[in-house]
Amino acid sequence: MVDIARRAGVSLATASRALSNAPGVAAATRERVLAVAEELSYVVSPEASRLSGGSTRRVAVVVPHISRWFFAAMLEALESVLREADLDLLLYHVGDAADRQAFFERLPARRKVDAVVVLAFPVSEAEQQRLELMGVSILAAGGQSADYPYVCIDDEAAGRQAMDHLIFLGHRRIAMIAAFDPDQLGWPDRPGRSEAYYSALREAGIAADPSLVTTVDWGGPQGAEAMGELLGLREPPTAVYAHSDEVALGAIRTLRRAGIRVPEDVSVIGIDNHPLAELTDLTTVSQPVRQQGVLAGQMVLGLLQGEDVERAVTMPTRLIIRRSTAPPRTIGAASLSG
Amino acid sequence: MVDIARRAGVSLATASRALSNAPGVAAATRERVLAVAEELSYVVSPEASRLSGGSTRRVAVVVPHISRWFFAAMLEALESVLREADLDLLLYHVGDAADRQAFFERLPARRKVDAVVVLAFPVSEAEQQRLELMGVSILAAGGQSADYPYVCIDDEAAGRQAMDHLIFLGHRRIAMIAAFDPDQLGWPDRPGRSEAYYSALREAGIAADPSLVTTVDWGGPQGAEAMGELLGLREPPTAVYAHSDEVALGAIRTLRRAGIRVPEDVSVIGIDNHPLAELTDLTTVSQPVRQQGVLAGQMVLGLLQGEDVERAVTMPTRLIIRRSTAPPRTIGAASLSG
DNA sequence: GGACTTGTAGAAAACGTTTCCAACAGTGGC
DNA sequence: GCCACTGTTGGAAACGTTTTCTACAAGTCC
Repeated sequence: MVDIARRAGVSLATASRALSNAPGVAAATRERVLAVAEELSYVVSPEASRLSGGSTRRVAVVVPHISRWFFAAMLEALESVLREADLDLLLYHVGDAADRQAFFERLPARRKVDAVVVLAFPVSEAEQQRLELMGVSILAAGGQSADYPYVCIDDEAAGRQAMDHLIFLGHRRIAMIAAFDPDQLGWPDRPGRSEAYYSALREAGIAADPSLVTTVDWGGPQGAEAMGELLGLREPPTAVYAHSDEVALGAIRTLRRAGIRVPEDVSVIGIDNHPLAELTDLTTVSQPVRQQGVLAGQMVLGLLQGEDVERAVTMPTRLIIRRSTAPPRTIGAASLSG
Repeated sequence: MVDIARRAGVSLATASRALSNAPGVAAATRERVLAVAEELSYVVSPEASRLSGGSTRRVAVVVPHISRWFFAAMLEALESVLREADLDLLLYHVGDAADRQAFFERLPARRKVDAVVVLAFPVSEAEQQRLELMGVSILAAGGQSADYPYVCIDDEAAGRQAMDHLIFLGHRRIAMIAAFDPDQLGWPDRPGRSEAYYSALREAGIAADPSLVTTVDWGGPQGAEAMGELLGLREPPTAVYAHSDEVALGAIRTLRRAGIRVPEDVSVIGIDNHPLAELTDLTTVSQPVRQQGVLAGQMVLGLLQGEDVERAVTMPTRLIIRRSTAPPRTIGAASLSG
């Protein structure tokens, strides 16, 4: 930069002001400086710039899983917004509670980032305060916790769309496979999705049968196992409501291997609208994953500019009917048994 | 850092040496400094460190897609290695050629990172030289290009495992759905996977029928469409070799909707061993995605320490037989028609 | 026991910006 | 013609490290 200043015949201070678009520089002078900079294809050193003054122009994104579609898709959308604003994205994968602790102890110590986006996992009160103390903004996406701004879906509403669809089709003996993330103990395990099961049954006047509810670690193979258990019941369900598409696909594999047809004999519904749900003709409830990511990105931008951002955004979900749900085979019998 | 130095009763210089693990510090002194630093949960400012000549301890990872399982899984593995070495990961998503150009123009301008890992996409000679000129190491993973170190699989060998399996089962009329990434023009489109098709047929003494080969943009829905075309042939194939599991699953959807049984009527095989391949009972060729990511991470570490790293690592693939492949229905007729 | 090496530690000079503060030249009001 | 004011510019002090270069003490060799 000294070089630029010299060649443009101005001082270092003026050159800096001109290049950073700061006020207090005559238009002609600015032109001249910019021209010289252009000619030498000069760019300011971000390191020096940050050391001296302001922000890092970096945002940390913390995810519990990278290779699950939901998180990856969200990340992709978030990245595109941040990059457009010329912010860099630092990716941190916190697998389990220990990782999480390590993350919160180390990251904020020296400001490596201006903001932290937490993707669908919980942050304790203490951790939150620590970040805020350091002056970094914090934001949650794809889940909600504590009282910082967030963008997510209404899990109960989504669950209700799935359950109400099954009930509307005439099912009365409906099982639920709840998915639980073993790495994120303490995370309220999408309670909305479970609550939806009970409230839907209640409103339909169907008694809940505890043997029809099973909770498994998140994942397709676990869903398959759970389905095996349900098939061992004296009176198996005619429909299965899974907390996620992956779990639902696992359940379908077990059904298919058992020679049970989907949806003729048993209906299965998931949540998320995973891209492979389309390929496997799975009925599901879709949530706007990319849009959540984009919105989160925009909220980060807002926070960094000191604007007031909306504290809470809830995005709509939508039932997508494919070919894994149908009315129960013998409506009369099923109703009686419920 | 002045704080640390004062509290540890040493000079700034000594504190710096102790913290950066540089030689010329007595063991006892180093201990003391590290203890104080630990206590105050202090970390060096990367900005200042970089500015005065040190390294950034940051690695850029460039991916063409984040939300596809292959890339996300690789990223996850890579991240874990980097984090263990206390390196930060900057994530850059380059969607298309324009993004790519922008990336290579801006990133190296002022060294933001010490190394760049390019995940499964091509880097031109010019781009490569530019990076090397800037003193950043570069490394490819999940694909190979130019002449920098890389880790990947042997696409032709993988394809041969798939094709040879189909041929071994007795299929002679085998279609190929080649997948092509529309965003990465110029990328040699996994040529090995296509070559495997032709070499396998040749060695089995089967004449290649051009109408059985179709190339589509990468993705499940595109695979489904391609399958539709193949079913429109006067003599449809008895087996389908898809370049990826996603494409294979798309093909299966079309078959199923057409009332054609898999594998009784038509066999389908993919490549990758996507987690959902297990759930959908898809026969495939598995590649060690995580291990490729881990290895890439270790190679980065090696490069940063100036060690000589292996220039090329090829990892083995393995046929995984599930329930989407079987002998053709009427072996005699199929053989005659080939 | 002096000259030399070796290991350890401190002082100070970079690194490339931003920004505070002072200086200076015009401008208009009185 | 003097004064306060505004708009533009330059000087210099941070920012927090790394890295010479120098200084000192303790061995080691003859």
